[in-house]
Amino acid sequence: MNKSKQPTIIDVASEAGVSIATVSNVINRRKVPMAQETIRKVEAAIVRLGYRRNVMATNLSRRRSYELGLIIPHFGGYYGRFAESLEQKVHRFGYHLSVFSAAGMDAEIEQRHLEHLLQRRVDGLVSHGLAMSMQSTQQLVGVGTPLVIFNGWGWPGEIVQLAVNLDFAKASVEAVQYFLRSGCQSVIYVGKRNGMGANDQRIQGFLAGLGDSAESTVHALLDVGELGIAGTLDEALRLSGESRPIGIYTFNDALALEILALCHERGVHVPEDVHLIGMDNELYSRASYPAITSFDMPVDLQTSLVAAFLMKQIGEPLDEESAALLEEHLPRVQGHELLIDLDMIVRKSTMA
Amino acid sequence: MNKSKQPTIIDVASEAGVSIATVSNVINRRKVPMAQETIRKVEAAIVRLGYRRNVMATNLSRRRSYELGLIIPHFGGYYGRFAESLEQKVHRFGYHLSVFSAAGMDAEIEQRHLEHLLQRRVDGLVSHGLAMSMQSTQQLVGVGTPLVIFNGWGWPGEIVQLAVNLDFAKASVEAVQYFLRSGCQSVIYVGKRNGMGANDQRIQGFLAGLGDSAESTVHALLDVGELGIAGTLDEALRLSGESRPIGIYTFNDALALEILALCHERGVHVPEDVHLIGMDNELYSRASYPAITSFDMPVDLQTSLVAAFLMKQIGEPLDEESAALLEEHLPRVQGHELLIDLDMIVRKSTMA
DNA sequence: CTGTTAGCGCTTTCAG
DNA sequence: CTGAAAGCGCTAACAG
Repeated sequence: MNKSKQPTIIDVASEAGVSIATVSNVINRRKVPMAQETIRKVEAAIVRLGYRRNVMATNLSRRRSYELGLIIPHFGGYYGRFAESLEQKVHRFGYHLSVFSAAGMDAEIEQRHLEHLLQRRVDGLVSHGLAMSMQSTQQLVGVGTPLVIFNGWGWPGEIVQLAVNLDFAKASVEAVQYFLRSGCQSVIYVGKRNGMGANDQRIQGFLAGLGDSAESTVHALLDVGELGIAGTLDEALRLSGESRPIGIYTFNDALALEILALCHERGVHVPEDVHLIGMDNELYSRASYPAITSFDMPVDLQTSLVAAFLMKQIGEPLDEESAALLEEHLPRVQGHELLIDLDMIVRKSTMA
Repeated sequence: MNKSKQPTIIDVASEAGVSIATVSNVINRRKVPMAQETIRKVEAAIVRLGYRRNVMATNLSRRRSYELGLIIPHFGGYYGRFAESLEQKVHRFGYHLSVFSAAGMDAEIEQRHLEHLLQRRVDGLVSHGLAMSMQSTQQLVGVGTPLVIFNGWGWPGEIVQLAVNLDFAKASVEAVQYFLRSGCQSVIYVGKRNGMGANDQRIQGFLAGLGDSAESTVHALLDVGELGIAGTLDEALRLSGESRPIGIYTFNDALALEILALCHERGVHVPEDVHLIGMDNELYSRASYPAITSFDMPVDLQTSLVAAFLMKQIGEPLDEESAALLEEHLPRVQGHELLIDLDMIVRKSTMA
């Protein structure tokens, strides 16, 4: 309530019988030499009063917030794991991470969060490939605050310092070829428009993976947004006719799981009739029945790279590990984008 | 980088040829009457310079941050949904919500976040029933910032203004009695220590639900933390002997799903041999095979209550809806705790 | 309607 | 080793 009751550095100073500068010094453990006795007195006063430093004042004065912002579409699954991991990483550098969710790719909310973070003068920003237009983003960010994107394609270097992307295209090639090798007579990609390019990457890989087999193999790109989940499966079955097995590759595990549930319902057997591959390696791809083949997301590597890069941009000294990591990966950057491989985890859903 | 390059209110003032007070006035759309011309000039200057208000300075001066803090154990599942929902609710009141994850009930990290939020002088705090000791929390919070807890039991009113809890005990009674009514010869609770009391609530309800049947029915309280997931199922089967079906009630859907996967692996049939009930109503309880009976969490109601109550504490005027909600529920508060019912969603896993 | 001014709480030279 | 004083960017009386 009455915030004004919170003790300030001035109260501490007078309580300890020293000047405010001294109090500030002991709080910040500066290199300034101080008498043990002074330190003791000040610290005692701090506890006695229950003093708690006001970060807003500190930041204003320092012109630095030691705070980073993260914007994700939602807290679940991969994004949640990403946030949690990144939070820990930046903590090692003494930074805090404020996480905001854009309520599922809602451009307006995303804008609002971005603007807020900027007004708060965060030292750096991390965001998934944003839903909003690049133009408005550019306007927002301007110069100043470093921004790094994860899983976003085609962002100009003037606005995004780096994009740390998972190689969905490559993974998709692998998925399709796995289907082909296991004798699938027909392969279907079940996608989901999300404006981030992640879907496009998968489609691109899917088609590339098909290669020469494209002509001899029934294949299709379906969109759950249009057809609904049941409609999608129906369409896949219809397109495939008598061809068996059908390889169905989905945007993510959640979709794969729903398809699987529907297969059970319709008496379609997995993997006899349908081979299924998802993406994300969620708990439920491992624990479903049958277990679903999926791709594991190297979240840890991704956040390590994001954190290290951002710290470097901000001018924070890097520890050996981070420096080595950057040294290893940065040379591979192409057009401000870095690609990280995914590992396919083969499970029952693709074992004939 | 060079934060000092960001334009300030002073730059805007001189650019527009007015005083800084005037600029401040137009920015804050105060009730102060102003000439249209002045407003226009200032706004033009703002865009021209790309001015963005410094929230830290604003807050410092206002002695108010219009910011709320939320601490959750992690971003996944229920907690993630809670965060997202609360974020939207408080937004309607003009507040921002900064979300921090305590890396799975880690008391130390939780403390750090709490302290940080307090240093940032947030106007209010919401947290799940905290893992840390009540004592240290008390010390942390002291007076001043209102704190509301969700799913936390036994917190003293001096430190927590309100606890908005889901009635896990009641739900557990329902689960057990459902088992009993469907002819389960043996009922097992599979719990998970989490220090929040949520497990205790379930245990309490489980035992209460058993009632007189306790003597005639094989029953047990197992803990995955001790036995591991496989060990837990083995133990449940061992304890039950030939009794069929066995009712297994788990702490949450994730656990239920893992048990289910294990049952498939061992040729234990659900629901013929084992009836399964989870908690959370996650996607994968609905889409698993067979689908798992679960309890839906009324996240929306919970966050509405949290938001409304907090706003009231802060002294923000309530809209009709919020006021009505509070009026309806507050009378039911007992010892600073409010209980919200859960809905059981019956699915195949409990249909013989 | 607009401008002056005194803070908000803390950091940081720079003297002493 | 300690203290005085000048900001950091903005708000909020209070005059004019």
